[in-house]
Amino acid sequence: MKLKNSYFYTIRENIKDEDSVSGNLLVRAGMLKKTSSGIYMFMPLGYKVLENIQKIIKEEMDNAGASELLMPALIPADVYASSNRLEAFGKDMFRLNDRFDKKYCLGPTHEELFTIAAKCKVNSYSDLPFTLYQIQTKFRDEPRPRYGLIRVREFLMKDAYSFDKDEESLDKSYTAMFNAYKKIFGRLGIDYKIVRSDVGAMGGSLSEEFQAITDIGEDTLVLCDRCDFASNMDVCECVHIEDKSSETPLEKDLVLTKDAYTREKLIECLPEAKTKEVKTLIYKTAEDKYYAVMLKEESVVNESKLCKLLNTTSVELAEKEVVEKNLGTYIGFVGPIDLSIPVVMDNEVKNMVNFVVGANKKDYHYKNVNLSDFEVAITGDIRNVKESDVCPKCEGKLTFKKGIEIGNTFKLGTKYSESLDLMYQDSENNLKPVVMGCYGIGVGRCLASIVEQRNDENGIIWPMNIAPYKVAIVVIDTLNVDQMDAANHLYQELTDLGIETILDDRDVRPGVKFNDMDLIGIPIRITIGKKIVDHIVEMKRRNSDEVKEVSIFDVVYNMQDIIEEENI
RNA sequence: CGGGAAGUAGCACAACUUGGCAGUGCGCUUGGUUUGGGACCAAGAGGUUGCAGGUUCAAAUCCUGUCUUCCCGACCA
Repeated sequence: MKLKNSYFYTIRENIKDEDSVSGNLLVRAGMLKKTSSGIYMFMPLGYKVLENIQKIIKEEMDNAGASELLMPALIPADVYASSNRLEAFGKDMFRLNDRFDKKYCLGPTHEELFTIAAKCKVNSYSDLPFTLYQIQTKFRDEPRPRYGLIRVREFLMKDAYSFDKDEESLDKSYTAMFNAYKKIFGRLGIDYKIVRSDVGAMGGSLSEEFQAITDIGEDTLVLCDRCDFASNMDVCECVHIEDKSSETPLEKDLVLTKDAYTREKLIECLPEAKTKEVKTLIYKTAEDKYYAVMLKEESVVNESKLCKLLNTTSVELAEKEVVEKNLGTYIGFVGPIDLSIPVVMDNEVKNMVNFVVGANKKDYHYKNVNLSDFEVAITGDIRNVKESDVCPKCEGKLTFKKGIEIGNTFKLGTKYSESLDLMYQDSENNLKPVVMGCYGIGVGRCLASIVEQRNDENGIIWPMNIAPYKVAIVVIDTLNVDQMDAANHLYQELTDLGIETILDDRDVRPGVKFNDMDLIGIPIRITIGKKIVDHIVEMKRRNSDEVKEVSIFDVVYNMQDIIEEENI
């Protein structure tokens, strides 16, 4: 691309609307333009990057034996009704009606359509296994889009679905996809971790997430400093080393804790509460049952763990009025003793002796409370792990990192094949449901993650195989015939070799060109200036400050070497 | 959906408190001087101040409504 007569622009100043580093840089580099909240235009430069990412994904999916196809984005609502997901998606789904008032939606995910596609082919076990995939636009009406391309309402996704006759065969298909994912994210140059995660609304037995490590990540990853343990905080189990305190249990004792509605106030009244407080929260389940949930001090309830333990679909904190009127206790002074609802206790409390709880009486707590002082209905793991916790796999220490979910792999099982009647005939003439897996990659999130991980104060630093152009030729003096001739010649030579090159022939000061090429992150810069009379040009890498003088006759070979080496 | 902030030239913002010519910087156009890390001088172009209504002799400014965007939270294969 010769810049002088091309669609090329950059923005010098900070973009107010874009808070994330990646969103800001991509808009400033002229790669993205926001249309509306969570909806972006991909400008020519940004689109090239997006295509480069897609190319790598497609290559690895094809290598893994998957077949590409393309599904519609506009889908009759009936399709989702058949698997009962119209309700499950609720407001997340964009919905519309046609002129006859028939209901449609813009597809948020495509399990149903892929299942229908599989039915076209599957009759007997000999038709299995196979894997299908597409790269297609998905629509989700996110309540709060943010962070540039990280959380958007319209986005490009690679989704793949495997179809197998049994679990054993699914394992093979799953592993093939899993390995393809490792290759893809490796080639994209993303620093990522694979973590266990919640199967969530997708159903199924196993779910693993590929998480790009960045501070703006919306997920918390739990990692071990000693072994390879890695988990999403949502599902990370808490382990406790059996360690009954050596303290002897004392008689419980009612103490005045006036106005101690907060933890800080309580510690003022009762200093030992700092380490010995056990808080009690009143939760309401989807079935309108109430439970008193006990946890140690600063532990945080993990609501999905609590749901599982209580065998319900959702829980929420009870309203203040209900707690104070129906249960006869007071927010801030709730405790397990003489309470009329079942008590659910976190495992961590089992090890505690002489702790502090609310007295269900305004302005009073009990101290020196022990397990014998109240009844517990259920004990289990209901809290989020803490950084001080021990690793569930070894005895190492846990650390937390923030991650962006850029891909995931699910073993779906037979949930969709059963609800959508995708059956095959086995060798003994029995009809059996097909065993499915599904595998997603957020293409835009990959792009944003790369920028989040690779940038400096001057702009983006693309890895070679993602960069929209590999080489930028900067001409210092565009009026100088020698310089322009050499630049045009080099540009032609590189272009003929299939190396995507920018020729910055704009009649602006060199600083502007250097800054623009840095901002848009071109990996190699060739500067053609005065020394062209001696056939010398400069070569500089985006990720280094070193400037090398090279003979113009060698420059093509040099670059071919670098590009070949890095274009993985 | 709850809480907060903001909408003024392509971009970033000022003027709003206390109503009185629509401003500044960057970018853009023209001319000149420059020319190796975002040049300088001069002259210009560019606006329904988000939208609708109200108060007033007079509204970017005050009032009401509405739309949009961003941030924190809730939510989220």
